[in-house]
Amino acid sequence: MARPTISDIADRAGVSKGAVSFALNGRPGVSDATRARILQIAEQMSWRPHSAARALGASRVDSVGLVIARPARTLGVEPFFAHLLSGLQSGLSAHAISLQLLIVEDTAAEIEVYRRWSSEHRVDGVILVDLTVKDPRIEALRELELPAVVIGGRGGKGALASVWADDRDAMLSIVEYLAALGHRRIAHVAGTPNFQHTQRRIRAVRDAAPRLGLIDAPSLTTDFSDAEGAATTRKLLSQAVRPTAIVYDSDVMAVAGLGVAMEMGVSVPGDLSIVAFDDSILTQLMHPALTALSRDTFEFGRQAAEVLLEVIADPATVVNKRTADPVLTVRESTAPPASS
Amino acid sequence: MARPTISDIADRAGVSKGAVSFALNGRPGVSDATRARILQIAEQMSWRPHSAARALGASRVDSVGLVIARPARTLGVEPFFAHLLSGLQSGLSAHAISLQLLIVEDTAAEIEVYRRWSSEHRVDGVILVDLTVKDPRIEALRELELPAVVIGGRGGKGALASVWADDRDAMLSIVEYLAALGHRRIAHVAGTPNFQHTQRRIRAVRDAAPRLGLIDAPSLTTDFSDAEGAATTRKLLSQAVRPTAIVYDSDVMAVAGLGVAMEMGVSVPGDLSIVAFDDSILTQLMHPALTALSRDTFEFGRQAAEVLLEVIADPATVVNKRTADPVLTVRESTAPPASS
DNA sequence: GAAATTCGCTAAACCGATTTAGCATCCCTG
DNA sequence: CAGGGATGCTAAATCGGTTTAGCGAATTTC
Repeated sequence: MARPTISDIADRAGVSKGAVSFALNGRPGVSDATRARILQIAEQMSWRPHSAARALGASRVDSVGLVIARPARTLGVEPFFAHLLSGLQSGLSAHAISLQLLIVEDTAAEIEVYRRWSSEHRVDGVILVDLTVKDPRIEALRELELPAVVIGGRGGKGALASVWADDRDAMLSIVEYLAALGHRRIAHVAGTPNFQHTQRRIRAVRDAAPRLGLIDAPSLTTDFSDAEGAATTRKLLSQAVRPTAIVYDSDVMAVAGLGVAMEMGVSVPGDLSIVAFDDSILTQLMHPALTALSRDTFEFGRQAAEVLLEVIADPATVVNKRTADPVLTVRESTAPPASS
Repeated sequence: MARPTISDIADRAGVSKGAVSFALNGRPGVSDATRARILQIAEQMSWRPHSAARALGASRVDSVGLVIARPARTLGVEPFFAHLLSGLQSGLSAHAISLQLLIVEDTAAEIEVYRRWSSEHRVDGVILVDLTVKDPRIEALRELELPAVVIGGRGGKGALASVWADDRDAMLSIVEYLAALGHRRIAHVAGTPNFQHTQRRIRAVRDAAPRLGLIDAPSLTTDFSDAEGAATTRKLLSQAVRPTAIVYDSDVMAVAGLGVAMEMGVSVPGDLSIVAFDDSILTQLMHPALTALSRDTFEFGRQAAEVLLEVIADPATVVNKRTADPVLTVRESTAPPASS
């Protein structure tokens, strides 16, 4: 028999459908003996629940969603999402929850997807990434009453659960390291200014500057593209007084920056130290290999999955879990500044 | 009223549930006037179908699956999947079909996922990538009677539909270009030998060699990693007589190879020309920028989605659609060989 | 102009699970 | 040994759609 249903099992076991349902879901209502017998029959008929039927009956679909609002072009190079995805899956698969992934162009489209998913009952909850300063998604999700967990930022004033790493501490560890090497002119090529994490990193640099005796510590925002990363680097290195170290908010921009330095005859790390705020195979492929901040993105995803499942189970839960701190992996692109 | 159902619409319109279902799905059984009225009421109550209910009734879930069997670590850098994903979505969203994505470790796990998806009725069909020589997935899917489309290879002897680009022609265009520049010693750093496309590319090089008067044209297989790409390059460049051009089966390996050339003092493109069989932002970030073969992966995905929908609609369909040929984008890493 | 066909719709069955109400039966209690 | 409460199970309702059988009225056919 192809695709047996619980009725088939019930017939075979000589009990009612209800009893089978109780047995298979491990809830009271059947004796241990009967339960064992039903379980065995189900196993031997290789029965599996029909997801739609279960979703309809139990009004939960055992599926969560992730929407990424970025142009596909920029997505591929970043291992961030691949790792996040794997981590999420790892956290979800333990509970047999599946993951819906959608790539859209912008936040408006993203909210539209949430609306649709909610009204069509396609997901039990969602994961939010790339939190912006006044993020409209928070309010939209609250209205939809769709369980959610925010990755890499706080979920508004106590509204949403979140899983985050300390961007501030991470940035401080980079700047402090550079200062310890003797650098006093450190520039920061940042990402899009409307991202919360960009803001936190910029603030961290600004706050640390006086304490570390930095002469100049400008943060220049970009759109995260290699083009703007290169252009900003070119501008920085064209100044009369150059920075002796540059921190990039992404590995792609750091690589682009390295290219500009080479093209301008600025030696790395001799004349310029480079640090990437994000690690990947990219930084290791370079010559010199780039010093970078490594985050455990997989673990990030795993924890986000767990928190989301908690929120789905009890929507009143508000967890704000801080994950392991990122660590600075020192490679060949950082050194003490040339004595000037 | 939150989440109206078709019964609510039926009440409001003064007709039966059946009539509403007919109207909303555009099938005969209601007059145009009634249909228009029902549609308007549905719109104004902002009704959306409950996906589980529809799946249960119509025994189709409006969802297709993609399983990627690769370690997550190697996934991120390749824009291939991000583009493919976007293309797939673009092709699917027109028909309101959603996409399930799963990253697993190996093919065995992948087949297990198909089995589960099939028995739980979670997807209407699947997309296969990275076809190997004697691919066990083909047979498994046939057994499960799960509609499928193969990307980048033929679906066995008439078994599965497919969407593919001509790897052979693409490789020929690269080798012919290099030969035209004057290269006679061309090496090929290939990928995993069990992939069908690796085999096709190797054969293309071997077949073209005599015709183009190549002195030596070895294909060396790797695991697609940057490490093996680098190691293989080191071996090639350590020979008494070096190749004057190397073709890499992926952009990551090409970048790694470029690094080795620099480290060994071999100038590119002066002493060595480099071509990557796959394009991405990576190749453009390099100095020199790499000549690479560009494929329209987005379009690839879009077409695959369309073919899959055809197969789902009529499982007897066997389409073998050939997509646009890849084109060689010449950048700075190729030049005539130094006169020897 | 009677018979056959089409049209527009309703009522009810159905998809495969969950969940609730209720009914024996058995055990404990006083 | 009667009353009360678990225990183990059944029957039926339910979730929100789709699909089929059938019915009366209008239209076509010969």
